[in-house]
Amino acid sequence: MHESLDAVNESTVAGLGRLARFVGFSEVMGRLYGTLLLNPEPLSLDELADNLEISKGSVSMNMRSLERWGMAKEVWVRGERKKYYVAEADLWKVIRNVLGSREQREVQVALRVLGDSVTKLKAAEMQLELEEQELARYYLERIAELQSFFQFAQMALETVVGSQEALDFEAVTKIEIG
Amino acid sequence: MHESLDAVNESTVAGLGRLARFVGFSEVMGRLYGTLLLNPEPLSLDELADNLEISKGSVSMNMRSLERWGMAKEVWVRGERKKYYVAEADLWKVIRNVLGSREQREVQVALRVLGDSVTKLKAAEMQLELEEQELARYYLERIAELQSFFQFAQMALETVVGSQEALDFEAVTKIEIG
DNA sequence: CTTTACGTTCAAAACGTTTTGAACGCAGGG
DNA sequence: CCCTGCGTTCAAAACGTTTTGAACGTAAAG
Repeated sequence: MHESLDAVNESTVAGLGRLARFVGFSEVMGRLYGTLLLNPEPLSLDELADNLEISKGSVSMNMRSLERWGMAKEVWVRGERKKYYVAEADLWKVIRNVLGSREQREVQVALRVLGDSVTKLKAAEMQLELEEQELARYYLERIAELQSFFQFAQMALETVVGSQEALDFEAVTKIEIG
Repeated sequence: MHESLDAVNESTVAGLGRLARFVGFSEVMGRLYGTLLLNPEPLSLDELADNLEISKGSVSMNMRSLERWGMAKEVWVRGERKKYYVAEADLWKVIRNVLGSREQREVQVALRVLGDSVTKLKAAEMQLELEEQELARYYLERIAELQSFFQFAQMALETVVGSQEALDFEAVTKIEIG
């Protein structure tokens, strides 16, 4: 194969590995995804392992993660009994999957904990000595800011996650905050 | 101190530690930030170490990171020769700092690499055999989608980072994508 | 029924990161 | 000057995560 194709493949796979790591996935997941993305044909576990020079076990586990995140899916290849995978090429869908489960859960947990804190502080207010009351008010101010932040995050996530799949990146021309 | 204040402090610090980890910082950074945020008075390195029950060395290093990210700053306390720190309480500013340096750099690197790939593929086009040309076209399609994604990310980041500090979370009522 | 080709699992090893604490340097006070 | 109190550094240790490969299960093929 021509050198330029190899070079592009390698840097794309490396870049997606880096990106995966950056957003909290394992690097191997990103590399597997990239390898599949740049392959017009489905790939088997063995082919993936060969390609990336990693063990079969690692491929098996990481592919399962990719499936759970909706980033790859199994396809049947006529006459083969191996498992074959293809990448989910709709990046927007991938992002919605990830934001929708992982990030939204995180934000919701945070909001719940903060809400509990507010409840607790208000309930305790009577029993506090003067100096403690001051501190409690201070806490409530800080917590209110954190809540605002997470509510903002929640809204932003909902906007992205809730957008229909018709929406594609080229159509995105404007983001307004105000 | 009243139990409720302790409880709230602890869960907030733990939550910020978790958040820090989630966004790719060390957990200790998040906990230090949280501890400072919930303290009306500046804290010294020793006080932070005591509070979080970690070594002085760790506090020293992590506080330097927090400073670099604009998440805490040193303040002078009259008559003391210790270093004292306070948290940057303006979360919006913190986010702008982080997105503006870390994430934007990441996106720019990605866009440059993708651009290089396109250049390389187009330059090589003539020298490719028929089957390779087909693959090259396939690569170009996939790369174009990745570029769209990163351009979108770039725009979103610019919108947030470029917003003036006057902007606060409560004022954010609407995000439009279309 | 046996063999073969595959995927999965999991314990051990490799690896990377974080934490610690002792050593050090530096400044200010005595 | 020489302490003393402080912050920083860094090598070693602790810890957590990832990778490997051998063992195992399973199902199709012979």
